[in-house]
Amino acid sequence: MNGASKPRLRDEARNLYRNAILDAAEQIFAERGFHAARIQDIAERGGFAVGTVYKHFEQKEDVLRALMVERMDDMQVELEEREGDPPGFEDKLVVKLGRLFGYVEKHRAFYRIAMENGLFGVVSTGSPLDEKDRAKLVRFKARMLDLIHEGIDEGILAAGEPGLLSSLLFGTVRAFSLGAFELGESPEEKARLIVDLFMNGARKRSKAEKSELGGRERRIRK
Amino acid sequence: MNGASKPRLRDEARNLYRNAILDAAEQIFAERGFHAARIQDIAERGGFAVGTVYKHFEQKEDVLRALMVERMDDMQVELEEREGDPPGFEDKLVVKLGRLFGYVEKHRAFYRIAMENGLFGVVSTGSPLDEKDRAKLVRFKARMLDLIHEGIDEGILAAGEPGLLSSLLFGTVRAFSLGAFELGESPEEKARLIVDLFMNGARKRSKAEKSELGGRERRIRK
Amino acid sequence: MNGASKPRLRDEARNLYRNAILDAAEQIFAERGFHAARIQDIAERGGFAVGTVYKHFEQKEDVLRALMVERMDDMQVELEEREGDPPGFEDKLVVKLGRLFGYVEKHRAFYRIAMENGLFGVVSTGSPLDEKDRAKLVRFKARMLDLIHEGIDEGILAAGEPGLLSSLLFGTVRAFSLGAFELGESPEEKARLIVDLFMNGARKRSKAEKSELGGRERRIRK
Amino acid sequence: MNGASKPRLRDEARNLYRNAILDAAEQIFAERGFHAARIQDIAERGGFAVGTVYKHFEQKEDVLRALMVERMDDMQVELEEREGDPPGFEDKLVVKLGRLFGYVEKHRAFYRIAMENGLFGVVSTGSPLDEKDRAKLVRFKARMLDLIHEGIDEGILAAGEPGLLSSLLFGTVRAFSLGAFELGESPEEKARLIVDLFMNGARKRSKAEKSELGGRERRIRK
DNA sequence: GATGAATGAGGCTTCATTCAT
DNA sequence: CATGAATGAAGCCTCATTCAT
Repeated sequence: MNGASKPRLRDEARNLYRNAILDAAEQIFAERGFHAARIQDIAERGGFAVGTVYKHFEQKEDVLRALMVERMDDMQVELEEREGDPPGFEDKLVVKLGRLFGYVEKHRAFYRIAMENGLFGVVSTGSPLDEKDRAKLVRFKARMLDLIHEGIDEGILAAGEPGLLSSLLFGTVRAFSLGAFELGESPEEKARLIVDLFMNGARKRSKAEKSELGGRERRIRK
Repeated sequence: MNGASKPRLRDEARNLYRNAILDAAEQIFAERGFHAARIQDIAERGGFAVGTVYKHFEQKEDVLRALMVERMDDMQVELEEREGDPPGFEDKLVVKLGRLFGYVEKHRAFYRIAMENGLFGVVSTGSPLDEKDRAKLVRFKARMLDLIHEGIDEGILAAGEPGLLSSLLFGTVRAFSLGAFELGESPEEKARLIVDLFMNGARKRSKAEKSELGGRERRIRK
Repeated sequence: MNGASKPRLRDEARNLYRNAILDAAEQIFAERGFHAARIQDIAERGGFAVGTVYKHFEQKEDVLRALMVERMDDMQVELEEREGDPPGFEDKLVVKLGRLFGYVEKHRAFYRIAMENGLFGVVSTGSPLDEKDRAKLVRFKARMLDLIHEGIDEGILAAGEPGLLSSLLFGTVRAFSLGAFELGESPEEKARLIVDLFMNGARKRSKAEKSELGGRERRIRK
Repeated sequence: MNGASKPRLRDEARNLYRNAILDAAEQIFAERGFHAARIQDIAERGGFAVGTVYKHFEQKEDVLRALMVERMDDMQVELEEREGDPPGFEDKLVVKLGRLFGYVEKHRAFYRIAMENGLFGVVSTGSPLDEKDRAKLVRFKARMLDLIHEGIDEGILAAGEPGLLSSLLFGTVRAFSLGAFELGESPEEKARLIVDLFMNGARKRSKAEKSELGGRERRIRK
């Protein structure tokens, strides 16, 4: 007595709602924070009924979970090698981080919430995410460590402390990803500044040194 | 407690409770997050009654407010010049950051919550803290900018982008202050590693360069 | 199912679903009680869709209503005179009650729910059945009163209190119909024990009396 | 920092509310049934706040549980031997059942609900009572079996089937306790009729037999 | 000033019912 | 007619806040 009908169409319709829910939730979570966000707010924003949310997610927490997992997946894609990326470690890093900043900028508000719930590895215990969710999220951290190792393998980065370097880059990305430190620049410029700083440090250089830095990058010395 | 006692004594008693409340609140906020923390949890943890909290603070939010202001004040003190601090910008920075990490470590759990509420300038809109509160908190950021300017004035740091440098240092401190990136080292060692990286960057150096770096620190040039 | 088929066939198809719904509803109502039973549970159990229920019944309550009316009708049939029933009031009563117990046993779980909703005349005010429904159900009670009158007319039962006797028999049937008092015997044996007790009471008898009781039944005396 | 003050007074106040809750709940449960009864209805009826219910009971179900346990305890007391009770098994039984009917009559409405949830051992699976609760309730059944054994020991009741007799008495009490079978008589008269029927059965007796029954009771034989 | 039970607005979640496919 | 996702009213329960002791 079970009839299977037009699964393709049905599934599409389901995803339509699922996505609408995630979109609305992203906005509301970003505006009010997870706890202060009411399911009803999300429903109103998205133009669907409260019950619909519960047809797609068991509980409020699951909406956040799904949202973070999806955004993380999208975000990691920005770090992947892409056709047209420049060669050389440093230039490549600039391009990748630029993409990352660009993506984050589109979802900036949400990332604030995400961060509070472990997106970048720092989690308050009150977070609705369980260990398994967090594990997924930490993959991003691993991906960044990969980047560092590429730099080391190419002989560009110091080999001693990959973990430290990864953390530093990570923390910098984090700091600049969010509204805390507005540089006003485009994602690409922002990326260049950060990579430069990351590579060469904040120490003042003599004119001689500077003049030796060709093109886009400064070199510590000949 | 029902006899007539000197005002001094009374005040001490008041502070006894006030501090007990803040201590318990710090724990509970850190464990569950602000929204999920119930006044009753705090009361139970601290061994006092729910009503007592409301004798000292008008509302739940005020407890968080007070907590953050007090901790921030204490934290800034760690960045102040102190007798016995070494001369030279770089060594001094190491010492100051070491103190800072040490302090944060003692209140690590709480700082997770604090961060979610603007301690370091990044705030989710859902935060219970209003603009005025945040303004107070941002003073810490200003203090760090002062540090950068000291470095510039001493001719140690590049003068071009004080804001950028401050942000970078700030973001790094932030990243390493919290559990995200465990280096395992003591606060002092942690501080040294970070300062080194901050000053010199992650770029690999030739043996010649390295040999030129004396003692604990690498110098870019003689 | 989308071709043009004879009305007869259609009706059969309709009844197929209608019966499937009632069967599934009986199980779920019995397992969870009327209020706690969800339409979706019933649909899942029966392997049909939620909407299908609403094509056959206007509301949830109507499912219960239909179920009770149908079961009641079936049940009353068991009390009807049937070919092959023994003569004599007492033996006939045993046979009829035996059939009744047998029927109830097959639907035991459901009768728990039915009872809560007035099957045997006792109704909680919260019942979803209205007076009209209950009136129908009470017919069963009337049928039992008929049985008593048969006994009185045959001069076997005391004439004084037909209502009392009916109620007593009724209550006993009720008590033994449900799981409360497991006798372990077959429906027939159960019926015999109860009829015996109903007819003769619980009082201890002397040996002389007992010896006077012929065959299966005790007689009070000549 | 914990102060223990006037526990006696506090406890009394607590019980005041606890009892008010149970009283109001009894009414509302009886009027609407457990599932249809809303906590808010109970609160309004009793003149207290919704939250107060939850200060005394963890969940709605616990209110029903507590109610049933308390009523059961009270009810069993009515079956206990009491000063002034007549000697002889039969007379004593009449008195005890009379008391029982009287008590039940005062709480008649509630007992309907209670019955639906296992008060007399018959439970729908949807009942909010767990096994442990039900176990408590079954004690009443055991108490009634005691009564039967007393009768057997005194040589008044037939020894063969104590369980059957107990069940029969039990079922009869149950049937007559509730609104199903209105006899209109006072509890005492009701009790006498039932005991008579229980002892002697429904069989018609000859005039000779009847005349032999002295006083209030019929005797089977001289 | 400390206490903790009472308060009740508010949120999450359920589930009977509808309706487009 | 069957289907099952969408709907949204309604109820249980939480928890910040009050207040009598």
